[in-house]
Amino acid sequence: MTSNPIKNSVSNSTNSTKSNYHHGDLHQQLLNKATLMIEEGGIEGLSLRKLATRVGVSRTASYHYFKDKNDLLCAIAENGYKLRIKTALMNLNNDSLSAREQFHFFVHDYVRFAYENQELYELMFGRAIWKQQNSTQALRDVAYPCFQYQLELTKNWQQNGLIKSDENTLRLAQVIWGTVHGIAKLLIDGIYTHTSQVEEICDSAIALFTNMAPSDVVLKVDLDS
Amino acid sequence: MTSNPIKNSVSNSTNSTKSNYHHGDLHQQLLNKATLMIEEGGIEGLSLRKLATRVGVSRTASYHYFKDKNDLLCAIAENGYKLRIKTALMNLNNDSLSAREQFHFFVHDYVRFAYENQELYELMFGRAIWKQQNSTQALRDVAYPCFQYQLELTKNWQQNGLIKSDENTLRLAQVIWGTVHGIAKLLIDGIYTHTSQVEEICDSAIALFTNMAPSDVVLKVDLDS
DNA sequence: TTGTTAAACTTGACGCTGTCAAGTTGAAAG
DNA sequence: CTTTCAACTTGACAGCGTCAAGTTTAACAA
Repeated sequence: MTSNPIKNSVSNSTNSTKSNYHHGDLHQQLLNKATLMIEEGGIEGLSLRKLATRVGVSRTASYHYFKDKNDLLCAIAENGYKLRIKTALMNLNNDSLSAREQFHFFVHDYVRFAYENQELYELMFGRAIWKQQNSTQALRDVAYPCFQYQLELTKNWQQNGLIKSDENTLRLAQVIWGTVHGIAKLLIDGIYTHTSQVEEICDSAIALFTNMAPSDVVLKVDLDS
Repeated sequence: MTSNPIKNSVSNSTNSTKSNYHHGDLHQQLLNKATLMIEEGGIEGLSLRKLATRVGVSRTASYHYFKDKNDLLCAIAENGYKLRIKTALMNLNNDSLSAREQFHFFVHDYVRFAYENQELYELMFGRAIWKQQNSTQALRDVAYPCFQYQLELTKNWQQNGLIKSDENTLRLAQVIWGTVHGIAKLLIDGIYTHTSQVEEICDSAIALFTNMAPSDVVLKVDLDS
């Protein structure tokens, strides 16, 4: 035996001998595979049975780590919020950015995050979790600071004279969130007819909110990473 | 036999004698009952089997009028668009309205329609139908004019100097739609934490787009019907 | 009046789903 | 070496959408 005994016991789901008792990182494996499956086949396409088969365990194995399907979805969304906050802080908490640049980044970055993680975004901000009080406490603890952060940003944009300062900050933040959320949803749900022009739509939104001439809006910053 | 023979054959789903062959308006009955069930228990809560039971027919009876579940959902959404256009035209195509009043009405009316027909709205503008090219031709024929109408309104608001006229009309219309859609979705999906202040959020959106002082925004028009 | 036809509706069956209860496995602790 | 208990499996159930094949019945033709 040269290989790690734990890893060895985990591997080989096609093994015909019945040594499939994991005793390993099944929790994490389920989460990872489920996140992957969701991005591939949508939230509706994820079934606990298919997930179990793909991870190489029996159909009800996941019930030892997640109370039910909703609990698993909440855990996936939770990771999504952590990812979102991490990337947002990385892109926006840069002192060399002007308020204008920061706002521009925020809008484009928000919509891009949603587009690049369509099913994850739907899970994070969609009806499946929030509509009928389905969210777990752990999820709420990660999700709320995410909006609080957006509120902070809005306050900053107001203080820098970028957007109307004679308007309630909370309301403004809600409107701005509504706008980027709405654009993202119309985009990823396939309702906008010309999806290639989303960047332009974002720029128009920025122009409307900041009351700048259209020519001022497009920055010379390369957004491609 | 005093009653209408057709109506008679339709009625009495609890009848123990096996005279449940409808030969009536089952198509319309299915549509009506399904629309009702969706608004009660959500899109996910609607099953063809429960629908059939409630209408008083066998589980597969609906397949004679709708190709599959998706086809039924499209038909319901189609009716939703017709309702939306009817109410929008009724409320907004009033010559006595100023551009400002019309814009104010549009925003509040849009969000209210979504709120009062939550599940129908989700069906009309949600992923279930649009995401994977699931829409029927009949649905598309009703849905597209709905956005065209919003484009016309936007052009009008621009011409009346209410919103920026140096911006591409199509882009502006897409942004405005995105905003009201986003506000509506965050509201009905239960993501906004204080749902009672949606009217204020709408007013803030109006203020942002029209560049008016907040005090100018709230009109003295009673929106309650 | 009787026979035919075709549309309207039903029954049976299949594979899929989430989930509960009860049984099995196997590593680790005594 | 035995006990214990978490980890995992198997069996079962009700529900779902949908297809194929069968039954009912209104309407029309002879």
